[in-house]
Parts: sequence; C-alpha cells; structure tokens
Amino acid sequence: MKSAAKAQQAEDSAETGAQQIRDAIREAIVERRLSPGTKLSESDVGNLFNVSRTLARAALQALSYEGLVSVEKNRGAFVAYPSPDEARQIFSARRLVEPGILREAAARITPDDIIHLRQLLLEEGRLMSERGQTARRAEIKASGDFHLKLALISGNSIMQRFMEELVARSSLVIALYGQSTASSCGHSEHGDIISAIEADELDRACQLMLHHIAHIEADLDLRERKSLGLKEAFEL
Amino acid sequence: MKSAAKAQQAEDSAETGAQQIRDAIREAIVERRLSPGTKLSESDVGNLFNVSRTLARAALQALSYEGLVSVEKNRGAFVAYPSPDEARQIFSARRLVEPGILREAAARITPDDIIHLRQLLLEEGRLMSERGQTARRAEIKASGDFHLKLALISGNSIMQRFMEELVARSSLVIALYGQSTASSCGHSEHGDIISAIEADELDRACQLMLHHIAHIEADLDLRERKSLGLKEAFEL
DNA sequence: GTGCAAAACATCGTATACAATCTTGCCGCC
DNA sequence: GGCGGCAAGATTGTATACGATGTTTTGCAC
Repeated sequence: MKSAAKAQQAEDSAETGAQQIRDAIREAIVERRLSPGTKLSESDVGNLFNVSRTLARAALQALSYEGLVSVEKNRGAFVAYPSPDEARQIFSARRLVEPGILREAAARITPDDIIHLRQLLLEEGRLMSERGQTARRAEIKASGDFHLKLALISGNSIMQRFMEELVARSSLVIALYGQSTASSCGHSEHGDIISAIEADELDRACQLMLHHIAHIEADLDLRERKSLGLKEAFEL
Repeated sequence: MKSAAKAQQAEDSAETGAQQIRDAIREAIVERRLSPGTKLSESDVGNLFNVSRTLARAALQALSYEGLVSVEKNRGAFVAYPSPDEARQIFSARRLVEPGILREAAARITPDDIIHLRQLLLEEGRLMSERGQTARRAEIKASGDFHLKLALISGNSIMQRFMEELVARSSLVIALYGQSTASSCGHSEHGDIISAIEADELDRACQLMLHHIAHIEADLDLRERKSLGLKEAFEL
C-alpha cells in the first residue's frame, strides 16, 4: 500500500531522471548518510548514478534551491553546512508556520487521517526501540513524516512543499548541532498533539506543537564556531 | 546607497548567467509583461538572451521550482496558469505566514526601517496617480515590495524567500482573476499597517494585515473555467 | 467527405566537447 | 630559507550535437 501511495505521488514515475537523482541525494542527506560539508562534485555524482554531468548538475541545482546543497561558483557543490544563525532561522520559521498548518489540518482532518497518523507514530516507536544504523535512519525520517503528514492534511500543497524543505533542513541542523542521542523529535510529544487534535483542543495542540519545536531546538548546541573555514576540511 | 546595498546582495554579481535570465523572466512575469500560459520554449529563450539552451533550460527549471513556470515533460515550459484552487492556496499561505512575519518584523524594526517603508508607500502612491503601462507595472512591483520589505525586516531569510515566491505568484493570480482596475493592494491599508506597528498595536496590525489580504482576495473572480484547454491557445 | 495512419516537424532529454576559472604544486629568484 | 610567479591539473560554466518523444500535417482508404 505504501508503494501504491508512493507511485501515485510519483505519477507516471521516471519524470526526468534528474528528479530521481535529486530525490536519492536528498534522502541520503536527510537520513544523514551524507554529512554536512561533503563535496558533491558533478563528475562524481554523475559517475555514481551512471549519468552525465548534465543531469548531475541539474539535480545539484535543484537541491541548492531547497537549501540542502550549497553551490559555490567555480568551486563545486557541497552538502549544506548551516550556520547557527541559519539554524535559528529554520526553527523560527517552523515556529511561525507549524501552528498555522496545525490549525488548518485540524479543520480538515478525517478519521482516516488520524488512523494514518497513529500508524506513523507506532512505526516511529518501533524504530525507536530498535538498534542499528538503518533503524536510526528510518526513525529520523519517520519523525519528520509526522510533521509532513500534518502539512499534507492541511490541504495546502504550497505549505506542504515548504514544510518538506524545513524538515529536511532541520535534519541537517540536528546532524550538525544536535547533542542528545535522541535523534530528533520526542516521540511522545507527537502523540500528545494528535490527542489534542482529536479532543478538539486546538489552542492546546498549537501550544504543544510550539513546545515540541522548542524542545528540539533546546537540544542543539548553537554556539558559533569561530569562522574557521578550514574547520570544514577537518570534519572530513 | 541603494545600489551599494543591492551590490552587496548580488555579491560579485554575474553569478552564473542563468540567474540573470531567471531574474529577467521573473521580473517580466511579475510585472505582467508575460501573460499566464505563454509558451517559453527553451530555444526561444536562449535566442532572446543570446545564450544556449543549456542556460535557458536552467533558468526555466529554477522558475519552475518557484512556481512561476510550469514545465511539461517533452512539451515545454509555460508561464504558470494557476488554477483557482492554487490561487486559494497561495492566499491561504499568505494569511498563514504574514501575520507571523509581521510580528517578528515589529520586534526588530528600526526607525530607519520605518522611514524606508514610508518611502515605499510614497513611491507607491505616486505611481498610483500616474497613467501608463510602465507606471502601472512599477506600481505592481512597489505594492509587492511593501510585503517583501516586512519579510526582510523580520530578519528571517527563509521566510523572506518564501514571501518572494508568494508575492510573485500572487501577481500571477491577480493577472488572471483580478477584476477591479486597482492593480493589487489597497494603498491606504499598507499605511494603516505601518501606523499600527509604530503605535505598538501588534494585534491590530495583524488584524489589518489579514483584512488586507482578504481584501485582495475578495477582488478575485475564482470561478472555475471549464477545462478549456483550447482557451490557452486563444490567449496566444 | 470523413477518419485513421504514417511521416515530417518541432521540441525536449541527455550526452559529449570545449572554454573559463580556480587550485595546487613546482621552480627560480631574492 | 622564504616568497612570488608560473604552469599543470582539476573542476565548473557553457555550447553544441544527437536521440527520444509528442504534435501536426498529409495522404490514403473507406
């Protein structure tokens, strides 16, 4: 069923090939298989996916629009390395939009949606208890999917796309500045939010959401690394 | 000084050439020199700017990501023709984010910013009283610049970029579905919002903003055009 | 005259080739 | 021994070429 839903979203699939590469790289970034600062040369990407530099370039450009990759003129593309200031802006943006999305979602939510949300939660909890890299990665994605699903329910595809960007970039920020072992979101907080929605306590749901975002942000260590451009090289 | 600030933003300028084309086309779309549905073939764009299809394609792809251009596989790129539903989503998104931006902006606003905002207003008013196509186009842009400036003041570059997209797409929607001769925003409403900010009446400012957006949307005729694919051909 | 089919055309999708720019290592000179 | 310039290598920027796909037109059969 999942694959069916995915196929629906991908429509007739294939799209333009570059999209596939873009999605693959994005997934790798979000799941933190690619670390911030990693160089993504056009040739390497092209070779990796067995396509020409043209397509690799297109994919990297697209990712640069989403803020996941930064391309420097005549120097190349790198997995984005968000500054502490950027990180703050990302979470500021989330605080700004997510309550609104939540309200719109609550107004249109169906019983089926709630079932789906609870399923996501279950899956998330299951992954949380598991060990291993792959489980951890899946958990990261599942945790973001909760927020994305809310955006989907809200019925506003523009906000949905925007949230996709914010969630993806959040993952980068957490990878860089996260401290605790808890990869991303407090699991129980998601459940509380759903319960509040079910109980039609909208204001409380929004408060919970804000609290939840603050909770994630509080786990970050956003002290400024002193402008060490060379620091990036060390990270490799 | 304006040019200095602009130069700073454009950094060492030139960027990659494709950006220039993208910006040129975007400006043309926002100022409504290009109508929704207009075909933008890669070859034509390339010839027009004396560059190869490669760059033209890159520019069109970028615009497609912003929602200003829709590219159809193996068919070509067209100036976006937002559906009534898309139009509603755009304004829904604006209602969702602009109050938040306003609040953040109000928290960081400086006297200089207010002066600048009032200058924008003056310019807008001046253009409003003028006749002629060019004045009308400039007015459209000036009207959007007010909202953009607020996003700039908010200090969140992510929300700023998002607002740029929303304002640009709004221009498309108004071009398609706008009824009154008033090109875009009620001029006085902008002034009221500034006054409310100055008076530190934040809640009132937000209310005014929501009212303002509703006012723009109310001027639209969002009745569904019955699936006339050929209609597009007529527009050419 | 109408409808279908096939070919010609136009346009996009992708690959490859060449030019421009930056980095890097080397060598001579101070 | 250190510093500056120069040249080689690598990487991106842009253009052109060829193949794939869709659209239109034309011609033939009914």
